[in-house]
Parts: sequence; structure tokens; C-alpha cells
Amino acid sequence: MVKMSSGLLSLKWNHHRSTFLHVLANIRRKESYSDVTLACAGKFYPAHKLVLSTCSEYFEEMFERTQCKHPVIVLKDIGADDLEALLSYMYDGEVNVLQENLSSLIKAAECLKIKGLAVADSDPTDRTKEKKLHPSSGSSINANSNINNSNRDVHRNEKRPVNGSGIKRTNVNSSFSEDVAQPIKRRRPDSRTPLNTSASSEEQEAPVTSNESAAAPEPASPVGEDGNNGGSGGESQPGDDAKSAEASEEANNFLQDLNVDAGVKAEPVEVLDADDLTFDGREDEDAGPDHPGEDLPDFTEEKFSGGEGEDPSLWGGTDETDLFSQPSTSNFGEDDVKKDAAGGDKSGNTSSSDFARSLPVARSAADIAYASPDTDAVTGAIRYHCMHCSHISLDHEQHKQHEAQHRAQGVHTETYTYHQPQSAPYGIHPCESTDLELQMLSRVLQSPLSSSSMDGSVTDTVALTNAALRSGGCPYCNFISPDPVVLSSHVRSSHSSANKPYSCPVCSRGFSRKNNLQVHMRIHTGEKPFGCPHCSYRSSQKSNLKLHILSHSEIKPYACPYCDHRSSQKINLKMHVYKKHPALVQSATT
DNA sequence: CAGCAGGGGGCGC
DNA sequence: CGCCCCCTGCTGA
Repeated sequence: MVKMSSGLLSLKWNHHRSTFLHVLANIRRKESYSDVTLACAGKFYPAHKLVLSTCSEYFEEMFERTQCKHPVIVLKDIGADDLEALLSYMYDGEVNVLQENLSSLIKAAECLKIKGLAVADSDPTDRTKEKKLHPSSGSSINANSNINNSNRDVHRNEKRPVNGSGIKRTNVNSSFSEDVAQPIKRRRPDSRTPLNTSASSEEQEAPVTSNESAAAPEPASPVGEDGNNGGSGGESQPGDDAKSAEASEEANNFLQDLNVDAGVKAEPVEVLDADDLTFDGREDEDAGPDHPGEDLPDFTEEKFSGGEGEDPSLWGGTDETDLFSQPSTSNFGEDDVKKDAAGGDKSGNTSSSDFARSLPVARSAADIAYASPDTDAVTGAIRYHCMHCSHISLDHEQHKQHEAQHRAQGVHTETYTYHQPQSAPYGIHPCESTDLELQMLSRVLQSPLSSSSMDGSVTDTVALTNAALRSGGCPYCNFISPDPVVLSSHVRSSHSSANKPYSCPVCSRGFSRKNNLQVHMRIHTGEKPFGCPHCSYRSSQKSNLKLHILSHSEIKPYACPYCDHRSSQKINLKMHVYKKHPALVQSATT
């Protein structure tokens, strides 16, 4: 303690810095207070915006631009090892790296603009002195890092001190030039903006929601423009460069890690084209009977067949390209579609690296949060969980009113359906903890348990149950809780129903069939494999894409039997009839 | 109106 | 059993 002349006492914490670093390391180890998740090569790394933005202007800018409480940032073309090393570097200020790995590490650092590795590092407390020393860059160059600004060839690092194992210790003080490749910041397409398909497959990215502006860095140059890059997943086309192949492999690995929907593995991104008469692609070449017209109610079909200007054969799979000759607001021409289908094949066989882009880039962890009401294990009552807090309503109206209050209070609301509770005390709901949900998601995506859990067998194997419970994990899904009470409560509430043995490992919702669960999982993974050829809309379900494509045309297959009203969706017509012609409906039914 | 998501029929392996 | 597909209900704009 130093007594200053003015009578003020200067209290100095001697071990402040070391304590800070120590605490920081602990927080990282325990994954406490994590508010951002980095996804890389199928792995998830909880991190802290504060640390990332401190160490990287790239992250800083990214976080400034996104309002997400907990964005998930998918880092493409960066190896997991490199990311782990960079995280250690950022949290600890140093990292040990094998010399042979230094090159890729530096590349990754450049992409992420990591201070001290790729971007000039300056002492914030001593700017004037620095400028004197290095007026051009304002950065301090460590004497040990003999890295020429004009040549970042890692072989130059051989002059640096290397320990016996060939591991280099990279210090914060080591600086590279600012003259590095700037990470390409990808802009999210307006979901309503029609795409130019000639580039759409290459440039389409994840169906992120509007508030998720953080984007994955794209260190590698964009895939080649020779049209080969759209080749089927993982295949290295003649025109592909090594990075593209790497990216494909990485994406494939990621997909394997996902292990959620086998249907997506082989054909990660599916963009339906205009020649896809029934919108179902090759699988449905003989899908004539499936056209919606056949399924119309009698009255509708009668009206429909007599409808003006609309060819019923449209639904028979014979002339459905007419669909795309309908006036459309899209600038996506039929020629574009056919060209894509015939030539570059960018739509159907999008490369896996493209699919990697379609993965939930910077998707809010909010979207991973729990969904839907569940059932009270004791009373059987339906419980509606607030999306913003831990409030639980037993009445839907009450639930809606409660949430409306949040909205009125200006609670940030994602445009997507699922939300991260803003103040979620752990243990209220299995999925209200960000850490827990990430653990769970991580387990879903990575753990070999995921396949077994997806099998959904709920045969009550006591031994299995007990063993799993003892280990803190649910034997039927990937739910984890250190609290045995919470865990057993989860098991009771989520897996007691024999009718719905397939439980979502993230939100615990039960499903009667495995494939329904698989589709449901797309909510959590952000997968939207079905892309509209007219715009950037993507859907997790093909049937929903069909409906969407209809919206591009003026075709409204469902006609009201009582008036001239027509609807594009059957349900909408139903609503119309019940609303506008209730008396007629009643008389028709009696 | 359009989008999302769950349920379930049906088919092929 | 896995998958494709359609149907359906709900919801927000």
C-alpha cells in the first residue's frame, strides 16, 4: 500500500495479473460463463466473448454485429488442433506448438486476426512509446520471433528457440505483420432476396436467423468457379484445389460427427430445381399419384379441375415446369434452373464444403434451447416453458400472455422458434443451462452414444439405467446432470411414456418414431437441407419447401366450394371455409 | 398467407 | 427398419 501525497491510498493487488490468468484458466476449464461457442471439425469449444474479442479484432467486430446472447460460430477450414492451440494462446498468453504444426496454426491465426500472432500486438498502456519504436505498424516485435513481415514462411521460425521436443512456445509478444490475408467476412443473404443461382450453391450459406450476424471465417479461398466444385460430397474434382478437398473432408467428418440424419449425409444440400417436376427429384420420378390434387377434398378437386388458367396436369407430373413459368417475383429463371441441373449440377450435388456452409453458422445457442411444452411426470399436466425465463405455465393462454410480457419489455427475440432463457437458473429445466445444452448437443453430435440413443430403445434395463444414472447421464438420451434428483426427474418425465420412446437428447421431447426424432433434431442442428431454387429460403422438411415453392407461383390448388376464394395450402382453405361459410359447412356436414 | 414442425402411411431393403 | 412423403395443426406477420 502506498500513501500518495493527496492522502489517497493506492491499494495494489500484487498477484492481480497472475490471479486473473489463473481464474481465467479455471473458467475456461470449467466452461463457466461461456457466452459463445466455437464449432470446429465437429467439436464444440465453449469460450468467452470477452477473451475472444480481446485477442482478436475479428471476433470483436463479429460480436459487435450480432445481438446473439450465445452465438455458435462455425469455423471452417480451421483444424481443431489449431483452434485449441489458439484458444490456449488467447487464454494463457502462450501455447506450445510442434514446429510442424506452426504453419497451419499461423494460418488459422491470420484468418482469425489473432493479436500477436497474425495482427500487430501493441501494449495498450504504452502506445506512445510503441509508435516511436515502430511508427509504421505500432506493434512490438519480439526479438525472438524472427519473422519477417514480408515473408511469413514458417521456416524462418527455425531460428526461434525451440525446445527439445520441437515444440515452440508462442508468446503473445511475438508479432507478425498486419499484412495478412484478411478473413473474408461473409454476408448473410436476405432470406427474401432471390438468389442468382449461378452462384447460389457455392455461396449459399447457413439459414441463419436475422439476428445472427456472426459469420464463419473463410480462410480458404472460395471454391473454384469451374463448376466442378459442386461435385458430390467429398469427391475431389479436377478443378478443386487442395483446400477445397480439405474442406470437403472436414465437412464430411463433421457430417459423420453429426450422425443425426443419414439422409443428409450423402446429399448434404438439396436444392430442388424446376425440372424436379414433383419437387422430389429423382426419388420421385414415378411419383405421379402423389400429387396434391389427388388428395384434394372432393369439392375442392371439382373446383380445381375447372379452375381458370391452371392445368390440373400440373399435379400429375407431366407439365409441371409450368409452375415456373408462372409470374414470379424471383429473378431465378427457368433457364438457370435447367442449366444448373444439366451442367454444373450445383443444385443437387452440392459439395460437402458447401454443406458445411449450410450448417448453422453463428447460430444462436438460443436456437438449441429447449422447445415445446412437456408433461409433468406426476400430474400429467402440460407445462409450457417460457422461452425467456424459467417461468412455467400450465395454461397455453397464460403462457402466451407471459411471453407477451417479455416481448413488451423488449426482450431480445430471435426470429427462430427456440430461445435461450435469459436468466436460467440451472436445474429448472434440463435445457435451460447453456452449458448443459451445449454438453448435450456436443454429446449428440459427437458421442458414439448418440447412435445408441437415437436407436431409442427404452427397454428398462435396470443395470444400464443405474450405471448411467451413477455416471450422471440419462440412459435413454444424452441428458447430463450432476444432480441425481434432476437426472431421475428427467428420466421419469421424459422417458416414462411408452408411446414416445424416442426422446430428443436436447429438449427431451418424446417421439413415437425415430425418423420423426431425426427430423426434429434438425431444429437443434440448424440443418435445412432443402433449398428453394428461386430464393434463399431453406427448409428442414421437403414438404415445407414444396409449399414454399408454390408461394413463388400464383397457383392456388385449393378452391373454396362456396366462393371464388383459392388457397395455396389446404389448411388455409379449410380455415377460410370455416370462417367465411360456417353455415354452409354445418349444413354440408349434417 | 406463409412458415414451422409433429404424426403417420407406405414403400423398399 | 429406414426413409420418403404427405397431411395436419399451430403460429406470427
